[in-house]
Amino acid sequence: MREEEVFILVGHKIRRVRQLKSISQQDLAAMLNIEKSNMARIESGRTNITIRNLYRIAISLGVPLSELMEGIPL
Amino acid sequence: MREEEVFILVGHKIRRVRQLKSISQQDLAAMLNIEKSNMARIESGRTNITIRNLYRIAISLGVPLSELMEGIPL
DNA sequence: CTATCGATTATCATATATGATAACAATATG
DNA sequence: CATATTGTTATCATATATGATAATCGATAG
Repeated sequence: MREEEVFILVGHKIRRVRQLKSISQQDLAAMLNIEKSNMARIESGRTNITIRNLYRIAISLGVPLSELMEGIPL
Repeated sequence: MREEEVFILVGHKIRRVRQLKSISQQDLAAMLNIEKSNMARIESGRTNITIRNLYRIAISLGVPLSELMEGIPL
């Protein structure tokens, strides 16, 4: 699978978890102390996100980091 | 937990899996098409690694991406 | 001893992730 | 209608991850 697809899978996973918790992009961004535009960029898979931001997102969403990468084909 | 500790946990996890498969840092680096010095940097947790390189490493080690983040405290 | 192998560290240039701002669209709601 | 909410996209400056090279170290083999 192409690497860009991984970005998209992770971004969409973040979006699903966020929506499950009924949090808006803007609120999540505020928790992370980043701009909402950055959240849109991340969720749409247009960035090769770093572990630091993945970790912050996992913390804010209350899910383990590993959960955000589940279902990504080996 | 401090974010730098996450880098170290992930780096050490990569190292453990790599050693389990009896692959040298240099050989793994070669599979990833990166320099061995970069592998040392990653495994020692001195870099805020991106999902792209995490994915490449998971592929080369033959483990799911999520496995590389297992055991990281929420 | 020398040579080799695995790994570490420092350094540099370059690519790019990030933080930030602004403009915009779609939808709901007064 | 106006206005608020939610999300998207473009753009820019800055911080930093990466790719690369070289020097170094420890251990081990010859």
